[in-house]
Amino acid sequence: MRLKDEHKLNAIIRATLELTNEKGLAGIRMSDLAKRAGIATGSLYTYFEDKQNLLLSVNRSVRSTAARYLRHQFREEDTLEHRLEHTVKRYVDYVGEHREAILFADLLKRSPYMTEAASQETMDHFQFLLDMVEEGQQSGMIRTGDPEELLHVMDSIVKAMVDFQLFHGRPYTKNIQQRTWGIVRSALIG
Amino acid sequence: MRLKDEHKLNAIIRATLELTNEKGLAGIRMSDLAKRAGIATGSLYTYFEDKQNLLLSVNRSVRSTAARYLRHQFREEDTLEHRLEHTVKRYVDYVGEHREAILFADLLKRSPYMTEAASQETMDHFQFLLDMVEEGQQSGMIRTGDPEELLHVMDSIVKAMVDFQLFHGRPYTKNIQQRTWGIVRSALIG
Amino acid sequence: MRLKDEHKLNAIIRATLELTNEKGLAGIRMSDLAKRAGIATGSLYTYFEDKQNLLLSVNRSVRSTAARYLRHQFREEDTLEHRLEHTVKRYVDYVGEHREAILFADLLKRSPYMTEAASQETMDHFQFLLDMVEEGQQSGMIRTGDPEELLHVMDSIVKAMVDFQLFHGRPYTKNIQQRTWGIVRSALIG
Amino acid sequence: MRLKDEHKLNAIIRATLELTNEKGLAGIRMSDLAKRAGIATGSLYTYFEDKQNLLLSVNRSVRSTAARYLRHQFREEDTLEHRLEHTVKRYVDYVGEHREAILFADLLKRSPYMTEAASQETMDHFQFLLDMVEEGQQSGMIRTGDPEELLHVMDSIVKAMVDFQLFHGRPYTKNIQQRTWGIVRSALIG
DNA sequence: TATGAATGAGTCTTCATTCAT
DNA sequence: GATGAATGAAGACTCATTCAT
Repeated sequence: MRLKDEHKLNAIIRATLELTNEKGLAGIRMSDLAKRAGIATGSLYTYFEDKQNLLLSVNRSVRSTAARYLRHQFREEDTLEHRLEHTVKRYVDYVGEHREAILFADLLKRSPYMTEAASQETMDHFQFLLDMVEEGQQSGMIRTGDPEELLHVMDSIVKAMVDFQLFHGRPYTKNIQQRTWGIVRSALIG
Repeated sequence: MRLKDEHKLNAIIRATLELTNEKGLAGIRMSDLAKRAGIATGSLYTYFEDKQNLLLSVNRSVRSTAARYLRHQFREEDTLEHRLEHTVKRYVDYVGEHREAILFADLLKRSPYMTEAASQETMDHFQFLLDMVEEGQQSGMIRTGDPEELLHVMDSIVKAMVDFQLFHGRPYTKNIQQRTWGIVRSALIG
Repeated sequence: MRLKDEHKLNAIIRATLELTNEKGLAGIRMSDLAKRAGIATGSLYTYFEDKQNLLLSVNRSVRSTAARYLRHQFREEDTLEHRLEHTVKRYVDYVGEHREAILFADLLKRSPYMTEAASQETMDHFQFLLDMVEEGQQSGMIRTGDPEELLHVMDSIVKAMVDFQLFHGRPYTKNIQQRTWGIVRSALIG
Repeated sequence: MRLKDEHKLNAIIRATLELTNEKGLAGIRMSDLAKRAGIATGSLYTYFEDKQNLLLSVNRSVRSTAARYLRHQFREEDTLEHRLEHTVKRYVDYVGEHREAILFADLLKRSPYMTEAASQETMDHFQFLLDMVEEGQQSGMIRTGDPEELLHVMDSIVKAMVDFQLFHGRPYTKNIQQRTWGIVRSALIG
């Protein structure tokens, strides 16, 4: 793919996220998507096979961007709690600054567009988080239970916190990081 | 003359919840809804003005049923923690046994069908929960912060726990109540 | 038919004329008609076989009422011009006071509801007018040409005059009679 | 890319006039319209926003075509009567040759599709006729009265004459022009 | 006989996808 | 490859007519 195309691809992704935010997932029309991305409707089909394929691709892009954002090279001496705290806060940050992407991914997950394969693929991106939780459980720091379940809870707390903030029109600010970590920490560690 | 039928109304509500679960909110067709409810398509319009009105009505029904389920007359000597625990467990129970209703409400909340008015109306049903949280904050038991925010977090934890359970095909069992209360308790009390 | 039914029949006719005036012929719903007439929708079908039958019946009623209004026993010595003038003025009067009925009949005539038979039946009501025109032509007073054609022209002039008046919101007043007769007289006599 | 086509637009207009003639205004189905015009149903909506918009556009087209047909550059020395006669005869001609268009416009005028704005727009096309009538009144040639009213009468006489002819299955022939002008002349001049 | 809820065929309109240019 | 007009299969909604009460 040439650079020019890369540009358009990004324009399509951005348009998808924006429109989902404005009108919900069901409200997205291919024609609107194209207009917003600055291309012709028909051109969408040179990039994606169909609408489902487009949405799943956007989803993949969003997920991998998020995973890349969360990964971090820690130093040898960083404690697990330190690493967890850093990761959670970073996640809060990501959700706050990319709420459009998060909303999109959440809506897509529950929609008829989602497939089993795509769902599994998503999990793979976040394997390192699972590893972290398991490590915590082995050392006795994190409460027992299915690590995936705890991750799920963690995820939902972060989203609930940021959502609440933004839903009420308050801008995203860094101090939510601290509050959220406080709650997540208690929830995980008990 | 045939009388408008409470029975049929319930059939419509049930059909809506079932179909939403199977195909998502966007996948609901009025014709399918009617078929599932055992009536003619046109008949839906003797009960509801249009599709939006139908969905919001189902939502209202679901919410008020849930609120009724959660309310409980406590005895004078019940401590706040006892009352909280009882309420949370009951909520877990409700979510577990009515996950179709819960999924429907969650999807509708994010959909273009939702209106500001209907959204506000929903909150009113759960005022008593807010009161409980505030009481806990005044006595120093519950961590500080916007009570609505904490409620939101509580809600999302419960749903995350049950969702996870059911998503993995495991049946809903009472022991999730205990685990969930453990996490919620930690999250709220810190 | 009993008196009570006669009442309802009139109510239906009145409702039909009113609604046609308000919403046009195509905008008439059987349910609205019934509501306006103060009866149940289903009851319409005990009076008329179907919608077309109802509309044609109303038309028949309107036409015969008009014909009855126009007929007049003239004295032996009344000249043809006197009789013509009297009839035209009376027609102006009728159109002015029953514009709803006139509009209804005009719309129905052009609609898919009209049948050949009903159309012919209408003409019969006004045979006496044709006779009058023919008499005038034989005496050389009225210009030559197909009598039916002249009647048609006369009819359209009267309606045009009254329509214009009412369309512009001016109330119907008797002086339109004089103006209209002036024009019709010139048109017929040349 | 295919370009929006003047040709197709004309096909749609023609189809609309034809179908209105065959089935009345209320009997027009978008699907039939498309079939008759030789395009797909959905394509109608690339040319017109909705059914009302389509009908009003056809009306606009019909009206302006008629107005264009009636306008004529007269010579300095042409008397008013000559100009009137020429215009009326031309109008007879137009009505005779475009009775479908005339019927359509008449039906639309009385239908729920008509709007106040579209109605006013129509009048503007025929301002030059009003001017002619007023000029005749000032010179004492045409009888007194609201010019618009006289125009209305003139219009209705012409339509009545042609309608009668065609309704009885007789072909349109030029000699109707003479007969109609005779009547209109008498009616206007008195 | 009166009622008005129920029916379902019929209509307008939308929109993912195709395709001529 | 890009364009956006064209397509036609849905889907929401209407309303004349039927029918259980």
